[in-house]
Amino acid sequence: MVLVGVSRGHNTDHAGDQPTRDQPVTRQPVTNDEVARAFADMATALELLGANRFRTASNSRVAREIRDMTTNLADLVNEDPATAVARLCALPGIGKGSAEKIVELMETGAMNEHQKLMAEVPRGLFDVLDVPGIGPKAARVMWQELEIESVDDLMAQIDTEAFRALPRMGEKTIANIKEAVAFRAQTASRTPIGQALPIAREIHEALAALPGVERAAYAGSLRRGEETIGDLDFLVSSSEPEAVAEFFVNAEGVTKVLAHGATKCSVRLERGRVAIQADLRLVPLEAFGAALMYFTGSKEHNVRMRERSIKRGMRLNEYGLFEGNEERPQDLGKAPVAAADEEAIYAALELPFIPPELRQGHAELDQPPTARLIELNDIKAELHAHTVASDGSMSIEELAQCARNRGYHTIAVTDHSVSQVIANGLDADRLRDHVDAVRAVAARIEDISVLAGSEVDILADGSLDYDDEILALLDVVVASPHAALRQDPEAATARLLKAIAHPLVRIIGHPTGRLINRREGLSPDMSALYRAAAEHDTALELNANSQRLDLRDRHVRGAREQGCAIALDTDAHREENFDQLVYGVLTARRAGLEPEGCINTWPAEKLHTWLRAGR
DNA sequence: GCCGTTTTCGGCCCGACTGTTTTCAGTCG
Repeated sequence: MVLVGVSRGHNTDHAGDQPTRDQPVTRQPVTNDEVARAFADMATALELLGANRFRTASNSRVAREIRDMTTNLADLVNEDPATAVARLCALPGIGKGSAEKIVELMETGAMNEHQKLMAEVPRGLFDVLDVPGIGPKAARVMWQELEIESVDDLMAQIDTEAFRALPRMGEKTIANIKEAVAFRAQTASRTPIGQALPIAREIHEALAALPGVERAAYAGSLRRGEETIGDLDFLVSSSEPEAVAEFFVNAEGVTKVLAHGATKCSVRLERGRVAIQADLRLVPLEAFGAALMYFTGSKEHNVRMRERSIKRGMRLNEYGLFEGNEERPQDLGKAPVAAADEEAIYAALELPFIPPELRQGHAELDQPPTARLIELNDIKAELHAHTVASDGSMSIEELAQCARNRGYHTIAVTDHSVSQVIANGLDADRLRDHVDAVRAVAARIEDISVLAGSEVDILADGSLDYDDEILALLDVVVASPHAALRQDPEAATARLLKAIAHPLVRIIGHPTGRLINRREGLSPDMSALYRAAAEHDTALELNANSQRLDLRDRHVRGAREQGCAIALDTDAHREENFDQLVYGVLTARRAGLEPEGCINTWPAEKLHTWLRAGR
């Protein structure tokens, strides 16, 4: 791999990647993620260099737009290099300058501007900027005045006279930086939604139960259903706001109060292994909708909404939507056009209600959703679940009971295959017995369908872990990658394409094998997978387990654009795992998934017919 | 750097809080 100057997040240590003297240099196509990272790097470097903030913001936007694209930039450029710049310019947020840089990166494997900026700004300074409370101005002055180029440098100098002499650097600021660095060391990454949501629900309930509270909600990335959460945002309307604030800053697990104002409080919270910041906003009831919209974000969605308001001669802020363009209209005694609920604000701006999960700041205002998004109650089947036969904790009957409790019409028993030794995977003989056991249970149970299946390993070369004659015994085959998850993108693509094309495979389970914050997983050419899956009518799974969420949101969107069916399963190993479905549904909604696009919403007959097809 | 149904130049979203300041800059979301 010779992508000079742009960091590859994947497989950089993989044997055979380094070209030798005798080998011609062959370059793998540059991925969207790599392009997005390059632009994000440039934005950060520009910030630290004190560049025009609009130029900085522009690079950030390009990074975001590319990260969330559902098609490959490499395909777009290669299709016709001569017109690539013009076609890139048609994408939102990408102008001539960025388009040319993208083409340069695609064609040469490097981007001059990126390399120049990276040479100018020390990489360690990015980490300094990452410390909460240190912004571009502070990081820049530390760098310029004291040659601080990393967090280590910062901590080495923080107690010196010279550091204290920096502008706006007082006792409290220094103490806050020290604490922020220590806190950061302990919580390096964003919190997975599976850990954040239960905590948020608990706090939300407690806030809602306080005397005088009229309305309470959580907002932010959690309400938007992002896979990881930066901090928890709460919104409360109360006749006794001081008491609510007092409760919040003294809540269980609060380790530091970062702000305690009349309308905003901010704390650091530690619960179990989770350490996260939580913000509380106290808002008037009559402006609850405007505030909820504002604090739900995303930031980019809000910017678009405010721009749209300005175009219509209005002004939007967290107090409401107002006629005219005066600053702080809420202080002038003006009555808002809309404020109490989100629906009214969208309506006043001639938009349908946009569900929080879709507020990503992409095209949702230009092309508002028309179809209803999938909901928890739409799910009528679980097609990926384990029993004690492999590594689950439930018997076949208990699994069926879980499905019945949730009102499902179908449950598939899909234990691990033989290669999953650590998960007590079944060899062919055990699988035959297990299928008999499942059929025996199915015969006793009349109200729901219990299917005999398997989660069969897709081996590194794309072959399956059982022979076809064994697979043919099953009602449903979920094929999943579990091992060799560091193989290069070409091998991963070929491996998954082979499984997708297998006539007995109906579902590809957790296609990339990634684990959030822990394992990157495979990086196949997703567009190729979508096309093949659509062609062979093989469903791609959105694994709802909050550690997986694989496919991720943008993958589900890309798959649907190609007409691919989506399976939404919890991969349950124990009863409570069925509750993970909410994370899958949130992710699916972020992808704009309509119920019809998900096989688990189909009526029993339609689903069973589909499962039998091709065998 | 991007963008255009007031525009190809001159704009570019809005407010709260803290800490360092004597009226506000920086940071955050």
